[in-house]
Amino acid sequence: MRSQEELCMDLLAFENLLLNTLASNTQETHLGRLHTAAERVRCAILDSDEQGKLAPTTRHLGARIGQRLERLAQLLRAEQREVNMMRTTTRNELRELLQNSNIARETSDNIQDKGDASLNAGKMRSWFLKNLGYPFPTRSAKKSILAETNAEAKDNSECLVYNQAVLWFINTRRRSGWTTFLRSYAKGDKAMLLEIAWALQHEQGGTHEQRCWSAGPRTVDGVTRQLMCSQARQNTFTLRDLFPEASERFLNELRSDWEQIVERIKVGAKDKIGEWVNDVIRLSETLPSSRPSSSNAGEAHIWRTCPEVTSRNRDC
DNA sequence: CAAGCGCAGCGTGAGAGTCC
DNA sequence: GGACTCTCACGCTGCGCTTG
Repeated sequence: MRSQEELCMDLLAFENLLLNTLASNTQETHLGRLHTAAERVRCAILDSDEQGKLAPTTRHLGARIGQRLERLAQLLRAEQREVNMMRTTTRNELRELLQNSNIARETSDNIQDKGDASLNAGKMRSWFLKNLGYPFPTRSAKKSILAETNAEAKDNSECLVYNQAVLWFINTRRRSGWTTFLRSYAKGDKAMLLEIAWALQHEQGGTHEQRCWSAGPRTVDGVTRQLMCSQARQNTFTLRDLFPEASERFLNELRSDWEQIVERIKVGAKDKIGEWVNDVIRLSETLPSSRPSSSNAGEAHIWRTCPEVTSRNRDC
């Protein structure tokens, strides 16, 4: 059990690390270190609180840091909004400038190819999550997704071309961990992975909206039909049916990896900054489970207990 | 001469590696 | 995280050869 002095030092060190990370860069390794530090402080505070040893001074320091970080998060979000507005304005001005220029077409093509990092991937993301067991859209499916995306596009910058959709699906399968999952748990057999997805879907139950993902149809191509015929499985099989010899730990790891894939597809890396800023705010909200004293009434919103988050975090 | 077979060429899509 | 290049696998097509 860490002393109250050590806990206060941990809190300050964490705040310092967060500020240094923001000031330097936000590479994956730094974010990982920040997450680790946040987790360590949170667990130490929770331990201390559960044993009734959390001192008012530590509580007070936590509240102040929470307030500071919340203010910082507000600034960051405002900054992000401003950057987005500037980007839109710049793009529009550039397009206007180039409209009557000889090089207009060539340059705008280039911008389309390289410049816009925020692809309008909502429909593709949605299709991917609805077909997570076999995220290989046919040519016609891709065209259909593109048609839907482009029909709802507010301007040309939100329109997609066919090749972008092809690349997006290739990259998303690889970067979400879907391809790794395919190799690890289905030995590269896509039909097998589809069966795993169906088993997971059956285990979780609920609707697509509740799960945020679906395995997709079981008759997507010849591979799938072949497996269905050979195994003649019913739709109520479980992971245990697919892996009769596997340990519980293996199955739990599989479930956890699958959830990670879903999370990665749901939230792109560009949203990570906002995500972990929210984590930090949530951290300050979940530290002690008891209410603040009346003298700290102004900090009450920082320390309010969120039962769902708190209970989940305590399980760690 | 038609049918069957094997082979090369080509287009397409996916994966891996990489750049920015 | 989008896009590019390279490589590989696969399916389709056309061509030449063999066989009945």
